[in-house]
Amino acid sequence: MDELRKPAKTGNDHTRERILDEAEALFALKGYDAVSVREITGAARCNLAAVNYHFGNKKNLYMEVFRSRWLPRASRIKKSFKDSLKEGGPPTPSAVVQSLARAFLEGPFSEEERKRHHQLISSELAKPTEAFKMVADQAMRPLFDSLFEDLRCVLPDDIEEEKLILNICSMFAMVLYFNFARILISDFTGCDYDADFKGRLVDHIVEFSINGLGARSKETRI
Amino acid sequence: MDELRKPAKTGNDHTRERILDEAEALFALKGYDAVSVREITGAARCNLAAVNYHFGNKKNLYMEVFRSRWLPRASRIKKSFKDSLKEGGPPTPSAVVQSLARAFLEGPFSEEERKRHHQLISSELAKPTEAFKMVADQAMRPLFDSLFEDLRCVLPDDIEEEKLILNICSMFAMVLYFNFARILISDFTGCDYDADFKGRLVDHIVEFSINGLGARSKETRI
DNA sequence: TTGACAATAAAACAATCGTTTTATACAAAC
DNA sequence: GTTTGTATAAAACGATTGTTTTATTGTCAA
Repeated sequence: MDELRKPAKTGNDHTRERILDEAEALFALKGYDAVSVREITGAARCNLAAVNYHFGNKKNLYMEVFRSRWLPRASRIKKSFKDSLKEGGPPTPSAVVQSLARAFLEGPFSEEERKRHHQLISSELAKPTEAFKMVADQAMRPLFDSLFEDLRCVLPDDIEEEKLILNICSMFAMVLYFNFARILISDFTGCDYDADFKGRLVDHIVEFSINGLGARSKETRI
Repeated sequence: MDELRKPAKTGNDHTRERILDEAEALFALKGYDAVSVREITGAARCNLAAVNYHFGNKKNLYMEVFRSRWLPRASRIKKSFKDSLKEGGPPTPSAVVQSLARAFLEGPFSEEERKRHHQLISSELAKPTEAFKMVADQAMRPLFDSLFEDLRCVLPDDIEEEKLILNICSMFAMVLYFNFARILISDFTGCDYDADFKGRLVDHIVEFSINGLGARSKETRI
């Protein structure tokens, strides 16, 4: 009763996909508890029982949203980061930071998709469920490790490990904060969250982080 | 029906206070929707109807938690920041940042109280309700303005306003992130969140921010 | 002592929740 | 052509939700 009714999908799964789409949008907008199964199936224009038929129960549907929607998007962010790092020639600290900031703030998503993505994860950060462990293990930790290696290569060799780790955490802090605390940012700066402003945000994150890393003078290394 | 039944409290209000205490703990722990009125009144050892009698309805109780518990605590944080800034002699950029970081990470609270405080606000950041506007207007904005003035005084005069604003936002990002993303921080660093580690976090925030502010060479100013 | 009112308590209310049951349409397999 | 199994649908179930109603205390003023 806890596992899915079906081992794998065979034919028609428009309904299943529509449910996942609408569920993600509603979960991101209102949170898990505030969304009812009836609301989801209503938005997906299918029967109430479809959620239990395709996913077993509501919680499984929530997990499946992260598994089949959020994680792939996190992979696309990481790929965007890696790609823009590779095509930028020999890597420098600021190239690493800029690639990261752009992947998160200007990555390959529509604004609505990015908002969804960050609202889902900020809810999990605020009040972790079972989905958090999955996301931390399969997306956050690998990205962190990758970033750790990328930066270790382009920073002075004698940098302490904990120091580098905390530096990366601080970069994450900014990237995430500038994404999900948009209301405050807009209030403090008086700016709309448009493409131009996001560009300036990226520039700021890069400059602030590079100074924070104490890597200004190493910029031309390698 | 939307306003409180009672204009002001007169005599016995142990029940009212107990409800506020338990409600805050439960809201912080599980979120607004996941906590039932019965759960709150059960923890407060009072009758179910007491919530509606004292606060009108559940949402009013939630708002009152922020009004009578969260906001005063935010004031204490700000006061702690201001005090430690004043007693530290002539202010420098790093003194400002250190006072801020310590007020948030090591302020005048028990660990449980600090956790409560940040869990409540991170829920509001992730999914703002009516409480957010109140908190933003009465606590966040004043603290931001205060920080803005404090830093403007000790930083070079020619610093652009938007640049200073974004710098402050980045400091907020770190302070908040290091508080409510403790799970990730502990995972990445492998450290327990004890007093010693928090001390190192403060040091890191100060160093990273001071470099980020580009204010290392102005440290002895005034 | 009596009346008024604040505070608590018990019980019921109406609504909504997630889930289950049962039934029906439709496709492919034998 | 019958059977099998997937997918959708309608309806009901049991539980829990926030709220209201009604009754019962205790206290202070008249």
